[in-house]
Amino acid sequence: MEKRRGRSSQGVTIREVAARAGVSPMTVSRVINNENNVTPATSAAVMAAIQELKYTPNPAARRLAGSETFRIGLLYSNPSVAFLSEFLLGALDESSKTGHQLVVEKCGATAATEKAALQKLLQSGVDGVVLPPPLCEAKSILAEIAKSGVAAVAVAAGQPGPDVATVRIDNYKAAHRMTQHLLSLGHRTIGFIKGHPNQTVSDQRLHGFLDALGEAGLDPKAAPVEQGYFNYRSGLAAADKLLALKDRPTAIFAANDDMAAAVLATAHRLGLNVPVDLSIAGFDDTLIAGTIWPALTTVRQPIAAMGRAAVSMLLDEVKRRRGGGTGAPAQQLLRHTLVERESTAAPA
Amino acid sequence: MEKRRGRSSQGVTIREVAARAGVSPMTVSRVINNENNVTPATSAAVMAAIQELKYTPNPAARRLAGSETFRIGLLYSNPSVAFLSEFLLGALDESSKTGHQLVVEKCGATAATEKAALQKLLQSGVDGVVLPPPLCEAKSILAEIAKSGVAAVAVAAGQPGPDVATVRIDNYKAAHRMTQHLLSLGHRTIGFIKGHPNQTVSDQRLHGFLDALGEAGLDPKAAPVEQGYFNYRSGLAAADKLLALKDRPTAIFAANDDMAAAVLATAHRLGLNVPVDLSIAGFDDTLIAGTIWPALTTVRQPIAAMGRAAVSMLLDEVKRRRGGGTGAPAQQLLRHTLVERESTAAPA
DNA sequence: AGTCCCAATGGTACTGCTATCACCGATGCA
DNA sequence: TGCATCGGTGATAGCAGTACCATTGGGACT
Repeated sequence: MEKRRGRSSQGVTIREVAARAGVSPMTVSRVINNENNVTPATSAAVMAAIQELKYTPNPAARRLAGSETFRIGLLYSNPSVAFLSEFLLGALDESSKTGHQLVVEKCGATAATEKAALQKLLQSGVDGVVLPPPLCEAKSILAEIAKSGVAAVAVAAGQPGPDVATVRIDNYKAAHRMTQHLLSLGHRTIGFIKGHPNQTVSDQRLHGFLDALGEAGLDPKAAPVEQGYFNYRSGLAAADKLLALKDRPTAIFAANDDMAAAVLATAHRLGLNVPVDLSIAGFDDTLIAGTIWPALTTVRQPIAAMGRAAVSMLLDEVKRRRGGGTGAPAQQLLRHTLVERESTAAPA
Repeated sequence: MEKRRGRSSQGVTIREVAARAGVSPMTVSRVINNENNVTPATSAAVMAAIQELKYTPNPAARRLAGSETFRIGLLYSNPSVAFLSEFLLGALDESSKTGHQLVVEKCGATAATEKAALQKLLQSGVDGVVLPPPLCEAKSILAEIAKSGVAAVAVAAGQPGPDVATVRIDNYKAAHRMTQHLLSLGHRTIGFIKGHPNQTVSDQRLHGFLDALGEAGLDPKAAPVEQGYFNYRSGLAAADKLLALKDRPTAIFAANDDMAAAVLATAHRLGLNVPVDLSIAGFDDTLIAGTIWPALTTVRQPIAAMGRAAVSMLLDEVKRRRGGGTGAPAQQLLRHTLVERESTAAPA
């Protein structure tokens, strides 16, 4: 039975973590605050101890002891809820672990409400803002942030602005890889559904697809490509067109999962057997990909890790600016994975 | 020039007030906290000093020194990610607001890993545990918790155990209401897909449905009801059966959204126009409900509010137990809403 | 008058974390 | 080879309150 000292009994303290990791509390503090003079090995040991003990710093003690507690904002509109939720999980985890406050704010889809929500965040005194898609591409938001001078991290943006840090995967490579996968199964006529034209990732995914075709000796210009808008309904329309072609594709690669799910629905409506008559691939590995049947082959972004990374980078960036740092904010590329499920197979 | 020691310190401290009033800091503390054993004269002197120095107690220091901070665990397995994230948002918000620590732990789906994860939480010294679905129905988990003696809150459970507090919506009423909605549109043959038999909400939703039929003068026994298991695939099978009936239903009410989405897919495959030829209703308002097309009419639970409520109730419960309180833990019913989208309409 | 008790107050230790400085071994440089 | 420097780490001393116990003095009681 564990014995707790005199007063209020409660959670794990920095001292316990220190003891477990075999270092001094000071070193643990350094690790938590991402300070730079700590050996990677020591840092790893401390991290492990933190994990095992589920340590979370006590914010009251931190503030009392004099360290600043940053307040970081997370502004989201209506991206895929699945993306958001996982992202949030990572972001919350990181911010609670480092003991900073995360303020989450939702905004509508119009430029005016976006601006209003951002203002609200800024006025509440945030030191930095995390921008998941599609906000990270909104020019007006970025401009407003630049003007206000707070730090920002754009998440999963295709082409980052110069003033903001970014976390993302290599969309081009991921699309390239998925296309290679379809080609290697034996598909030669592969349809593609593009993403929303105002998001830069759309282009990157398209080019990854086209280039992979070209490298395989096929004519990219001959590939059936339809415009989509990242939502289910646009996927239905695009699928209708692609599947009505005289030279019907044996595989369709949609630039996100929602559209891929729509392709699946359309295929079923037309009496096509997936994956025998038609292979379908998506992108993002959102919740829907695993829910529907057959489950979608897709590309997974390490979303939770991106959330963690976004928060951590933002904190660095805030400190960098406080310290009068010069140069450009950091960029970070995370690894994606190809998730093979039941919606793809060799053509009949 | 006043000399401040070492660090940044700012603002008036309790010691300065004490010196000015000619008493000890402890006495000032007593005055601030309205404790009873202080002479009116002393109290007045202290008050005056506080006024003059414009003293405000430092909340961080108060929290650190004073109130015990509880540690509460949140154990989740693999519910809908969307549910979880929104729930988490509420829970975190509440716990950070009240200054308590929230430890989140994920566990696998098998009874063994559930138990292991719970043990880990308990050993890390949590004072209470929040159990979102489906864990709140796991007998082994509940038994383990009862044995350990920590407080618990079951979230969105159908039929709570006697020892745990609960936050939920009235599933019976919600299903009843949705059925009334379908009836009011003019449907007379309404199919129902039941939820997983080991979750108590399944029964409640079924009975809400059946009773609403009865009250409308229809024969509940004649209603086409199929077994489902809360997943997409079971929805496909159930929909196949329901739509193959000679007296085909003009509406189908599925006990959750995933199954409703499967009904939609099946309807499309059979060439039925939704909602003209068939109305479809779901339950939960998960991500998929708004993604697919036509979007599902469904029932929304106030998930974030449930997260907040769960944490707050758990804290109350912990305090109640500490205080040797008797009687049963609290129960709380939150309000649900019927979300009307495009998947329901009057029959053709 | 002596004892007891309790209200009023003070002293000390402690909350969990970090600023600051001291320390130590390893390198850089003359 | 000797000395300055520097990166990594630890010891100590607070931060601003409160819990807990000790102390005191004046009434109530015997």
